[in-house]
Amino acid sequence: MDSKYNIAHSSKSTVTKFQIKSKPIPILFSGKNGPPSPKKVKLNGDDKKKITFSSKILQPKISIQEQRRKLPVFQQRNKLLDIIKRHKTLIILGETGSGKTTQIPQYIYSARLQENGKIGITQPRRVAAISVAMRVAQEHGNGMEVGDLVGYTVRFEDVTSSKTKIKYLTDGMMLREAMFDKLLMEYTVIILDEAHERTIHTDVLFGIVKRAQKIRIEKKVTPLKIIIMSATMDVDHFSKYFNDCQAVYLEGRTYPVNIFYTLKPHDDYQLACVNAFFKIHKEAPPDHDVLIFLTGQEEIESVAHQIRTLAKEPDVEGPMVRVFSLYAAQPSNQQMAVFQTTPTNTRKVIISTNIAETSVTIAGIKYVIDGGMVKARTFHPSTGLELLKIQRISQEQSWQRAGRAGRDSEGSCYRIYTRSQFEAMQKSTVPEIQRANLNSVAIQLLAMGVHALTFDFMDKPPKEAVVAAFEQLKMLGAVESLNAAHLTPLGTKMSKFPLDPRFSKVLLSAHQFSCVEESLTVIALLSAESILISPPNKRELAQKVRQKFTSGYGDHITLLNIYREFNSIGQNSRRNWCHEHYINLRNILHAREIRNQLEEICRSSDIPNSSCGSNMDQLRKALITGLFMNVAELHRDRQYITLDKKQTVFIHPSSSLHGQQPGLILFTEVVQTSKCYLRGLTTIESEWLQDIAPEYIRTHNIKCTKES
DNA sequence: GAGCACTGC
Repeated sequence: MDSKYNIAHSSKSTVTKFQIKSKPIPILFSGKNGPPSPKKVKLNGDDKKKITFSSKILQPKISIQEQRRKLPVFQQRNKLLDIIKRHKTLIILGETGSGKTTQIPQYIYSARLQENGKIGITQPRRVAAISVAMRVAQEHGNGMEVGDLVGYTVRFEDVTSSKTKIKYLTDGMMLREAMFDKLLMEYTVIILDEAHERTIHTDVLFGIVKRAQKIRIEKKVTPLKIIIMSATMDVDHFSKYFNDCQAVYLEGRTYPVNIFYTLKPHDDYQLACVNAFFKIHKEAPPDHDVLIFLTGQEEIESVAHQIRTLAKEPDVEGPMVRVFSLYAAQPSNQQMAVFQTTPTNTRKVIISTNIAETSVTIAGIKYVIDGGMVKARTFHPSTGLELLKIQRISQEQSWQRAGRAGRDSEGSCYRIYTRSQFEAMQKSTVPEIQRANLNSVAIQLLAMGVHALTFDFMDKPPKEAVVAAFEQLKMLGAVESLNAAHLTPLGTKMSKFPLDPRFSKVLLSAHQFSCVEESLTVIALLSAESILISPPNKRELAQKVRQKFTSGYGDHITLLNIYREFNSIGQNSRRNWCHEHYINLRNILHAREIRNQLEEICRSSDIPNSSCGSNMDQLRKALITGLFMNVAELHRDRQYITLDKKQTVFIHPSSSLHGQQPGLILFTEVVQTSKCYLRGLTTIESEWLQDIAPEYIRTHNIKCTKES
């Protein structure tokens, strides 16, 4: 589909970084060619809620009810129901493949433990919520449709009805429901599944459901039963938080995975992965597939290129090889390619980011090569700067990766680090709540009447991050003071939007500048993934084709121009138009859905619709109302200084303003790579800034020196 | 004059 975006042809620029040896060099691992015996870890076989595309495994020809009875959890059914009945809060540790996600809600329903309410089961991912709900509806039989007894709710899609008793939903969706009813009275049983993943939403929900349960008891209304489902071994931490509640353990269906460590550390983990692959390639039967974990697109394409090249060398032993890369930014048809069956006598090797750790499950993997690194976003509350850094994975993650080799049968995992390097890794990944920007969490909690500094978190976020969030809310007028216990009327309106509060503020002030239409479009485009496709080898061509949309005012107006044009195109020519202009159709359609949702919220907040037509000054002013703290001033030749934190920054080369030097620019993003770069820019006038944010200009002692 | 792991409302 997006055939222009074919990264495979672009690898020539990245290969030079990494010399190709004519022949793979040997790499030594413990176990087969080293002294210590491999550690065996029991991991499991089957997990219904992940989308598994099976190309090699034949589906067993047994009835759906027989399949249910064969799940490990089935043996424990009555015991489990008894425990659930007796405890208001319970932790269920279930290995993957135990059947907990699909079966336990059904058991609870058949025993009528939910009484007059619903059973709500949260999932961190949309696809999981949808596919489990479909599976459970099917298991329930009698031609049961999703949306009857069993349903799901995710953003843009609510497949439930008044009959729905078992409701799967994303954790973010339940959090949103909690903002409208903090006691979550719709539910009598809430199951927080995959709790070990510790998403920011699940972490907030821990506190929300704990509080709802307590208040419901005090108010003597229908009680709430809480079940935490997790794969973690760290029960004590969870149990202690939930008032020392009971925990039960469910076995999964497991296959052993042999673990090998390297005998010496390998700084060049990419090279070591290539060598480890060829060691396996030489020894293993051709139908044994290999999964390699690396950190990002460029690294993956580089290693893919090397493996393809080396495999063709006449003196390299082993069968034919087909190499696939896998990362989220890929067009979906390329992503689907990893599920293809390979011809006989051809080995499949998939090189992936951590998307293959949890979100995408590929059947038939016998070998995992774990590079031991991950690219992770880190946030600095003091500067507000987010950057992507390559760092070591945690032990938890390394077990998760190893487990991908043992889903269908016994497998092996080659770790590109030594045993002592493994032991030096962090035991678990730092929860997202301790790494993230808390602007949205702070306003959401306040909408439920709780201050983030006093909220009962399982693991508290850093105080500076909370304070930074409140400083921002105060500047935006969402709270009166830093320790406010409630939102201002403006803040309450802001909290209704599923957006960073700065963007909500723009929408709420847009009508003063008669540009609600345009603001909705720009904010929706900023909330979605980028609609611009820039294939590394055709970057200049793409920029040239899109030249006609470029606005001298910058990137936001340029995006608006593209969207306006897209909207005027007939449905049938859309795909072609996107292809010709290097626009990502999937992402622009997603932006349109977001826009519809935001428009609906504006409507319910009594914001009248308005358009500024071609007067872009109106829109530029509206952007300032929410983003006045993101302004930078030209300092000297190409170098800018941010007004807020006085950081030295530059215009990112991908920006439409790159090469120009406007005096004052508003930005939506700072990224640090080789330098600090600003992305998502609009030029503004300094009088506007003084008119729109006088308080900020005064309290931050800002002098706009540059004439505009 | 450069590069962006992954989710979610």
